[in-house]
Amino acid sequence: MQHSLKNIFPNFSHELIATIEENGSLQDFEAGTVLMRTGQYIKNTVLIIKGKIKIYREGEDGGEFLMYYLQPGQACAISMICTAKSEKSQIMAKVVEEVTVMMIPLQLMDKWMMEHRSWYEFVIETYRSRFEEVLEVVDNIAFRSMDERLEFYLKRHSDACGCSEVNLSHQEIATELNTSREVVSRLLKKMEQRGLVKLNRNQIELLK
Amino acid sequence: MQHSLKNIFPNFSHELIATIEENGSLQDFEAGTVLMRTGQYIKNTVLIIKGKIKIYREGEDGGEFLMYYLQPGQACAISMICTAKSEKSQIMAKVVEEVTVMMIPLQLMDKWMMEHRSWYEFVIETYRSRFEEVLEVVDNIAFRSMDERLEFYLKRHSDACGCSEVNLSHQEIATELNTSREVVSRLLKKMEQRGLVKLNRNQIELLK
DNA sequence: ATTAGTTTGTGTTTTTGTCACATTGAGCGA
DNA sequence: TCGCTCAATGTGACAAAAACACAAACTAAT
Repeated sequence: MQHSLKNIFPNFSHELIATIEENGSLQDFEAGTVLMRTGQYIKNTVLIIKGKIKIYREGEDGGEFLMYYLQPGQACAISMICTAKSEKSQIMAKVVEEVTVMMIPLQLMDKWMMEHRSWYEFVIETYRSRFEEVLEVVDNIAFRSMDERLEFYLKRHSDACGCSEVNLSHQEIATELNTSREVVSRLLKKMEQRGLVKLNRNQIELLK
Repeated sequence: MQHSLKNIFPNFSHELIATIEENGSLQDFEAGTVLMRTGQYIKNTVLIIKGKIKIYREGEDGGEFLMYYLQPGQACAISMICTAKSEKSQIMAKVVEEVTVMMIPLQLMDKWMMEHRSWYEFVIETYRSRFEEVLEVVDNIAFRSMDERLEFYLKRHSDACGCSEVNLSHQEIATELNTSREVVSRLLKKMEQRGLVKLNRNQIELLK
């Protein structure tokens, strides 16, 4: 196996890993693919093996509000939460960097909870960490102003991609923060004046 | 037992209910009590037997942003999520209407997951429904303007208390929406002009 | 080089929030 | 009951933030 599951999910037991390899199916998706749409029925739990995914909440007016990133070793909490019932997805998932994911049929996800302690712990920890992340999102929009949120957004982006260049247009950033492009442009300009960033076309360099 | 657990939690098995009655401890709290503070360590899972609780996210500047209500038959997801690790609470819980709660030591919560199918299903369903509720909160603050949020707030209040009078000051409402009192006053006045509410002192009557 | 399309900039208007202060009404003691 | 105090609400002026409309700059393709 190309990507060792044991390395990516170090807490999984050997039996669990064997079971996953036996029952799950590896799939690749290229950047830009929408893995899951709002309202779609979920039939698989998704484990991230390689690459990056962004999770969005969609507004009625077509807004795409960025909630958080999913990275290797993590799983989509929504796809776990909508268990046996096969509920509709409440979110939209988009690939930002070519991913390899492990698809696990939902009924197995439920079965393993009883059979594999390490799976149980992983699921609970996934719930916990995603819930916390969403609470942080609430904090940001409830208590912080746009300039703080923009800084946080850029920081998170560079943390996720591991680089200091953001290759997005102001419009794309505005959409993910659910504000207007002009606001983003102006705030970025202010940040440039404060020496926090350097603005190029289609690219923002983070200086700190 | 005064409040039959079987009535309040109809999906619990008889063995589970017996175990809860044996190991849990019933406690009463009067309106206004803060059951859990942000940053506090959690040692119990809380099941609501009677009354109502509001769950808040606290801002650094002392803001108290209302997330959702907990009612009989529900449980605090945060208190479940912070399992064995005994994590710190990310939220603040305040009693709005005299409550009776069942306190369950965290280690039991974890143990029962394996032993009682109906407990497992309840926990998963609690995660799911609370997660969904938080996502709706994100929707509200990310996509909606203050007037829509205020209407939603009032509707939710009347749903929760089962009446059409809101006995709160404008200031209290403003705090829970993290805005200023003047804004709430003005928006309420507009709603009154539109015939949606009738404003009295310390009371708002919902007309629709 | 011309043109179409995207990205960024800028002035104006609208909305939202802040501040300072006025008004109202309830409760309470003299 | 009168008058006092205090919390609740109203209001206008102002500041900040965001939305809107349009202009300018740049890119890429023909």
